[in-house]
Order: sequence, then structure tokens, then C-alpha cells
Amino acid sequence: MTDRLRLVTWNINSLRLRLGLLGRVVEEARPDVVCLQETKVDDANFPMEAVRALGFEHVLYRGDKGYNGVAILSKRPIEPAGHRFWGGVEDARHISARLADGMVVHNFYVPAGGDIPDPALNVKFAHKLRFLDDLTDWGATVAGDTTPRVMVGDLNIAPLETDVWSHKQLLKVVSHTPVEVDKLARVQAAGAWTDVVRQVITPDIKLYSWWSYRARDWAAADRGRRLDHIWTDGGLAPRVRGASVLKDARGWTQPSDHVPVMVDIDPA
DNA sequence: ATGGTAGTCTTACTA
Repeated sequence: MTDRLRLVTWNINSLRLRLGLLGRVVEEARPDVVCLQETKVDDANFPMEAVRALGFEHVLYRGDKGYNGVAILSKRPIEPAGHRFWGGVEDARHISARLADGMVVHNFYVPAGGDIPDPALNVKFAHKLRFLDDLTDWGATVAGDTTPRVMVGDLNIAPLETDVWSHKQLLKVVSHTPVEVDKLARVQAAGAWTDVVRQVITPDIKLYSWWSYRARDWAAADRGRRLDHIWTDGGLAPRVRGASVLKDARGWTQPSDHVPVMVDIDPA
């Protein structure tokens, strides 16, 4: 019998620059597992000693020099559960880990997709759409699996009207366009995923996990989007006891533009 | 109002 698992996902926007803020998240939230995106560090320079000093003895990471990069930090033993490339581009946007009870955690950093929401004019948007199609194909292969599955990360899509500050004003803005929202729904359906954050914080409530650096006053404008997600398979979803978004982290000194999102999962 | 800010491979690229 193990204790309840506390899982955090956070686009940290440079791990090395924000080791101190990671320490603050760890101190305040006491997570057992932390999934990071945009670590922006290649594997040779991963700050393993600093991460270990925060209490994470079990760490998996894959990075690119200066861009992308994902990591799974764990206080409990984990083993690698595979990784691959998505959408035909070889960058570090996926890593997965298996815990001792068999639960597999997949950590994703979906491409932001650039500014123009047209795959014919914007190769970054085309890559984002192909990435989502690959996630759908993959989901179909794991949907029947009885292994407890968790999928987290910066999916760079805000699917619900209450996931954005203005549904109408963002319909043509990459992250909330109908083509992306439709494709994310296909990913979710194919993999039989449950959005467990919205299971706890119901869709009638506005909820954001990202606020642009470009606002004069991010809190006053509050023009946020919910880009960071935690999904589980249907069997695991009833074991999710709580979900929260650590909005305060956006107001810390030299913050990431994303804030941590967290759930607690009961043992089987 | 087609800007604005932040981080890194820094005078260019990504987000």
C-alpha cells in the first residue's frame, strides 16, 4: 500500500534559470512526481545535482540545446517507459516513466505552432497538426490497455470556451482555433483519456495555466489560456482526488509564463 | 493598438 500520489506538470521555461522557483514549488506543494517541459537544456548539461538536492533521486530527461526539453522528476523509483518523435520532427518533446505500481506517466510538450493558423503557410502549425494526428494514432493503440495511464504536459491548446479569456477573440489565434480543438478532441477520444483537472474543476469555471509575458499587468488583464493538462485513462480517473492550478507562481519574481498544474491520485 | 516580453543556439530564433 502506497500513499496518495501527488503529480505536478509545469512548463518551466528554462530549468537552469528557475531551479529556485522549482524549489519553491516543491516546498509548497510537496509533489511526488514533477513533469517539466521547456527545460531548454541538453542532456550533457542537465542540472542533476540540483534536482537531486530537491529530493528527486529518480530522474529521466531528454533535452535539446536551448529549446524544447522534457523531464520527469520523482521521489519514488521509476524506470524509462519509452519515448519517440512525433509529427516527423526529431526534437525532445516526449518522455515517459513507469512507477512501481505499474502506472505509466507520459510527459508531452506539443509544439506551440507559430502565429499563422494555416498549415500551408506555416510549417510550425503543420508540425503541430501532424503531432496531434500521431497522438491520435498512438492513443488508439493504448486505449484498450489495462495499464493505469497518465498523460500530462503543455499541449499548447486551450480546448474549452472557459479555457480562454475570450472564446470569440481567440477563434483565429493559434491555441484555440477549431482545427486544433477538434484534433485535440480526437486525441482524447482515441486514447480514451479523461481530463481529470476538468473532472474536479468543472467546465463552467474559467481556468487558465498560462499568461503572456507581453501584458503590462498579467493579473489585471487576466488574459490567460489553459494550455497545460493532466489526463488519465478512464479506470484511473475515479482515483483522482484533487486538482489545482498554482496561479500564484505567475506572480513570483522572474516567473515562467506557465504555472504548475497538480492532481492527487489515490492508490489502487 | 498588428505592439508587447522573455530565454537562449543572442544582433536571430522560439515562445
